[in-house]
Amino acid sequence: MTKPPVIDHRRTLTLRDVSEASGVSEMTVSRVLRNRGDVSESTRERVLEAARALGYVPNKIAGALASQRVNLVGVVIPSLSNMVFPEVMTGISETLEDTGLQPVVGVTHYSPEREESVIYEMLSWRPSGMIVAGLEHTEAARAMLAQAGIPIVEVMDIDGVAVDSAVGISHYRAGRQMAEAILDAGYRRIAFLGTMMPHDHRARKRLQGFEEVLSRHGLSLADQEFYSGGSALLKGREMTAAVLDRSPDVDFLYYSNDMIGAGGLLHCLDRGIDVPGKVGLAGFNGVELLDGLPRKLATMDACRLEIGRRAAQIIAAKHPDGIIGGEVIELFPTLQPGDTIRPAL
Amino acid sequence: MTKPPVIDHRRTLTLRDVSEASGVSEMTVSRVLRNRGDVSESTRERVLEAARALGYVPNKIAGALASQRVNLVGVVIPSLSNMVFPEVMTGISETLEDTGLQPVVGVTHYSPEREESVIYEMLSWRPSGMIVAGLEHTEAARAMLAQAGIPIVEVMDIDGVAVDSAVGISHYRAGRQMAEAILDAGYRRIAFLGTMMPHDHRARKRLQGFEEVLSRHGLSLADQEFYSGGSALLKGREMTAAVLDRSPDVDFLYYSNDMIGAGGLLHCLDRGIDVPGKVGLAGFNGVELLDGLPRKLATMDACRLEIGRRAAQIIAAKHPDGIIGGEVIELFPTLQPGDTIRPAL
DNA sequence: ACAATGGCTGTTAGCGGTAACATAGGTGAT
DNA sequence: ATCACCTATGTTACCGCTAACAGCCATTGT
Repeated sequence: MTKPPVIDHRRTLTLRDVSEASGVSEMTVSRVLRNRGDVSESTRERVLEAARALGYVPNKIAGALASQRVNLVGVVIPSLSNMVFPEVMTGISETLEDTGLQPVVGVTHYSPEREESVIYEMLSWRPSGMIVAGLEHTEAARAMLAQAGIPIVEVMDIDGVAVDSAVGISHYRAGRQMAEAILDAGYRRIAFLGTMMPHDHRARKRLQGFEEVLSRHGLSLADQEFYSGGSALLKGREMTAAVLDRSPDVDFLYYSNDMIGAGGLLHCLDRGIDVPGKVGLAGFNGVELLDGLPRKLATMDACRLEIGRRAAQIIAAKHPDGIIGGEVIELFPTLQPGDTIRPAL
Repeated sequence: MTKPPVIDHRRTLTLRDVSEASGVSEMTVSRVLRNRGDVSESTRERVLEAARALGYVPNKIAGALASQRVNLVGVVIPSLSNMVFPEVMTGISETLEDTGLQPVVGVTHYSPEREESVIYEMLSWRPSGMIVAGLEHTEAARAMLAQAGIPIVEVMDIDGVAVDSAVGISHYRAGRQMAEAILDAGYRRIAFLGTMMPHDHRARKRLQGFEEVLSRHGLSLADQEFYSGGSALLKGREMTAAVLDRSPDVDFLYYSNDMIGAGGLLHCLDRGIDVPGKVGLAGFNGVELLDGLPRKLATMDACRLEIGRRAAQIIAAKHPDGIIGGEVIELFPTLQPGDTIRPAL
């Protein structure tokens, strides 16, 4: 039969090893392993057999350098800990699966400096495209992305100027929409509870749109409370308790995300508060995770899966040749009134 | 002053461009950019200035090929959607941050074939190390890992044979421990509710240990229920409803993870069932996310953060030279009785 | 019979960096 | 002044693979 596998732990195998083991040139081996070009069936089998027996794994570094092609797509996101970015990732992976492209994730922890360095690091691997969360970056990061000569898609948000393409929703508009729904339902003393992170631009834009609608109706926030870190569900409880103690007359609690909103909801139910009669609640994101709570929290779907898909499609489509003009795709979230906001008057 | 930045979108910059712009050899530029070797202060500044002005981003592909060094660590995990692996990732990133190494994530969706291909793909980038969840892999995957000549750490689980190093807990033992606690508390008619995934080996091992203790006490599971997909909280509710309807006399519900356990807890509270008096509940994982529920679910911390940290440390430590013998690190989860299991008799 | 064609395989020249070694000046000791 | 020696820089030879092109042989058409 064939020779037993050569297990040499000192040196890693190269095309040459396979080529020697199968008696053809390195080029032919390369062709077989990539399914590129014509190779006779007998040679192909001999080569594959040798490669398998040796346990050969091609060196993509060398391949990429020689071919000037890298099947990687950089994905830069602020966090994996909340439920929102993993779902975007799912959309991306799903779509990229059929294209031979592979996502590589980098996490910034909402720090612009860290984002800049993650982007630099990724670009130095010469990926085929980059997907970056948000439109706000350091000047250097924007410059790098703009010069990279590859398709760039900024995701989640479209309120701002994109380097190249963008896919997302208008958080500003989402905030307005929610405010209008709340006012329509007759609530008037509205509090905001949210994250303190100074770099969560999307939460900021939602709040901005929200307050604008209030002020157009001659209103302003009755109270606000911020947090950072910790278990969001628990923080939601604590913040809600604080607000309700401090401002017993508020009739609506607007949360910057569903997790703290859920915490707030649980707190209200514990206290026996009439929801949505006496107090209404709303969050943001539409996290499926929370289906199963005693009551369904009003929220707005952020189109996360769809955003991931569309972003990946743009990268995959531009993949072959050069620079096509950047496109901006706006998606429209739908308001899910759930059980925590009473019907409009 | 210096020339204005050359913004050429057709070609990407190389060391040569920087070298020409600053009037020194490519080698010197390389030295400056890597802070390697002696370079005079004046040259260093001139080079850095030129690199910045041009917007040069080094090509790590070429660098890695030439130096035979890649600062990447492959991390292969089944999923990002539940709360467990993101936390392992956090531990890994945190620890790797100080080492110049960078994690690259690949997701397998609990499919052995997908895992094999993700591992192959990653090895072809010649990373400095690999961290892989679980001890069960296809034969080909094990062979590839074993031959790669880099440190391999299998994480989460230690009940089995490791390719090289391993860091984790004994899920088998965790299952036994939970069973003993439940029996000690006097519960006797115990049901199991869990995932159906045939490839969640850790859940399987926990159940196995659990059942073993039951049978040693002359007992067996009073009922069981499985699910797959969907919102875990909601599934937990539904499964719990199903089990309680079908087997009204069960006095304990053992869940394979905290999310479905939380769903079950909410269901029981809704129904006004006396927890933990009439029915006790327990989950697994110790997800902080759920702090804030009306009652604290009994659970066992899976040491996720610590697992990530230790795994990364092993990779970082072996990084410099050759193969040190594989080590197996067992961590010991602590039982958190919470409020859903009554005190021992 | 001979050019044209097409299938299969080999050869050559890089891709963009870096390791290792070579070299040009300066410096201080003898 | 001579030499050893150090610092700052340049030269050369790859790293492992692939694009592009060059050959060779058998087949086909005329």
